[in-house]
Amino acid sequence: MGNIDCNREKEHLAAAQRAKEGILASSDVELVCKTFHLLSEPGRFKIVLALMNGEMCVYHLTEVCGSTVSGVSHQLRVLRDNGIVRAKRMGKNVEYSIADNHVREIVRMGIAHLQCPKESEL
Amino acid sequence: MGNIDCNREKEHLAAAQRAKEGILASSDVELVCKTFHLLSEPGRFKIVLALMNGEMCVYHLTEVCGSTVSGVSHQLRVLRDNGIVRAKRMGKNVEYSIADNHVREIVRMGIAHLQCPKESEL
DNA sequence: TGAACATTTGAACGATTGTTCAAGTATTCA
DNA sequence: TGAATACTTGAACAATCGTTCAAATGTTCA
Repeated sequence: MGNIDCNREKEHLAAAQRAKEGILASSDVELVCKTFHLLSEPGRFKIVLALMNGEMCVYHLTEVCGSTVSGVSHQLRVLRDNGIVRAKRMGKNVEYSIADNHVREIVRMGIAHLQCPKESEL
Repeated sequence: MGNIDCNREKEHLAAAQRAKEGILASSDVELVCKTFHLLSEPGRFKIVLALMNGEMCVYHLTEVCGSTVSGVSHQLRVLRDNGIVRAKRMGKNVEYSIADNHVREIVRMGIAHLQCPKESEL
């Protein structure tokens, strides 16, 4: 139980209790983290960002991201395997697009919280 | 210019143009990605999640996260250094809390988009 | 002051990850 | 069919990252 030596021990225990009860299942934590992780790499984020404007093929994504075709393709595979992005072959090209609105909103969110750095301090 | 052999070359180029114009500055991408990265590690995410319910000391965070004191402390340092979390000493304990509402909203966001897995497909 | 508690820190280790290069597959068109 | 284009894949390397252990710091109280 770890004898917490603090004059607010009751509050401590209550906080710990609340925290443990309200916590997400580990599998859910894993899921949220995976999404954040996929968007946390600048190369991948730029790809997703570019696709916010509409579908695009690999070659143009390399221009936007300043990366190699191979590099972008590897990253696209990770994004595809994890349901962030969707592929559709059009002749010789493969057109990529954002898979669903969850992704769109999370990206918008991340950007939105960039604009006003200090205004929402608690 | 990479001779894209596609009967929709005009559209391709237009898409690439839009993408490049609308893109964030690299430094902004870096910032968003850093935040996502900080929240993408299950251990750190659980800490932040626990703190959503109110401030808490290190020892109780270890209980919530199922990690060691040292491990949690290392993670708290990363979170603190990056403005995700705030520390306040109370006697022998150090009480941690979430630094600002940006963090709170991004966490809420991540969780919200977990609940309804398929409903927002485009 | 010294013992007990609470937290931090540094170094070291193994695991994960992004990038690159070379080779492979898929599609179109002459 | 064969050449050119567009993309994918696998292996290998360096860099980053989370975890652990041991030692150090800060705080309270007898």
